Amino acid sequence: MGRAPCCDKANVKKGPWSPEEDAKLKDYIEQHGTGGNWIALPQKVGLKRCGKSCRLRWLNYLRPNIKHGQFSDAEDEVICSLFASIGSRWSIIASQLPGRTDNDIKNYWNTRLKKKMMAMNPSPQSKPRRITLLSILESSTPSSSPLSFRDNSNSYYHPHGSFTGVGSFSYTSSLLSGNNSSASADSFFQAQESFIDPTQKCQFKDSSNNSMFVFGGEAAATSCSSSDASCNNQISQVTEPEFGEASFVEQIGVADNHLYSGVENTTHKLMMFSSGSASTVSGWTDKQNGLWEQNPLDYGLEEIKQLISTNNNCNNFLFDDKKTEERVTYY
DNA sequence: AAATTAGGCAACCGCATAGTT
DNA sequence: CAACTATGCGGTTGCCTAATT
Repeated sequence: MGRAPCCDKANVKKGPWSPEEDAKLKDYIEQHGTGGNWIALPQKVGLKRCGKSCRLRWLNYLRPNIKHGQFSDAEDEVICSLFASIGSRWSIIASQLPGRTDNDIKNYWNTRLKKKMMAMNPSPQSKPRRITLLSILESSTPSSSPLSFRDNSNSYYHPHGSFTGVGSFSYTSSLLSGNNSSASADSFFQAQESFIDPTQKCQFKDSSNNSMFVFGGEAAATSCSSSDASCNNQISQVTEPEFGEASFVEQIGVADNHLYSGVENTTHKLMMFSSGSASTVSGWTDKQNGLWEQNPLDYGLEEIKQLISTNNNCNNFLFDDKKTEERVTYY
């Protein structure tokens, strides 16, 4: 059985929007909103357009605070980092860049940024990557977290807590050794429920599901004050069976030029990784202390190139199609 | 100056998913 | 639970303009 068309194709206008059409649509939505029904909207507005076309025009061009024009270096970096970690999820990438639309970013990537990245690192080599386990922290219950993250005004608790905040933050629990010290992270963070506001340092959002993010700064590998967490110094290779059947959420973070990945599974284990091959990852230098330092002007280009060459099939992470739960396979 | 090519971008198409009945 | 519908998303197309021949 065929699907009913969303509009009468014969009676809808296609092609570029005229200024008059733009004005009509903009005025109407600003006064009345979309009414939650894009299909019915064109008729109300008096436009001979498909509802989907109206929606696209509004979202990509007419709605307030849309940013057009040159992408900044910071935006480039966000796009590249996210593309390397999640692939062509343009809507997710766009959600990290206020004012940018998925279409805009997609076009920018396909026409310019991809080429720029390739030009910066033209040697086509692929290196096997392994994920190195830095630490496993266990919490006894989901509600009592071994970790707290603080900045001057806010505390962030994990897991399943409600935490929001803006700014660079420091944390007083750490992961690898027994030293008590705090660390600071002054960079941007990426996580399923986080978003970046370039005008601020970092911003977090947690909607009390399984999402979490624990991406810290330099001292992540050098201190531990966790009261009820075991801090393992061991570094070992992660293998899939260690995760069992648990569902988990994988997150990638870049902070202070260090690349982190964190995973939470349903057994409430928090795992921190640095990701990379045994010794080198293009664009990153193994600091031999569990951290990977980003090389100047080169952020994971090899990964990006691999992504490009494998038609968006990420070499490092395989996501399934469940959008609510990013199941990740490392290999 | 005209023709051709390439780049950039807006818009469309079709599929997947979520919501509703 | 199935069928239907609306919305969201990513891939692709095609038009416009600038650059090149």
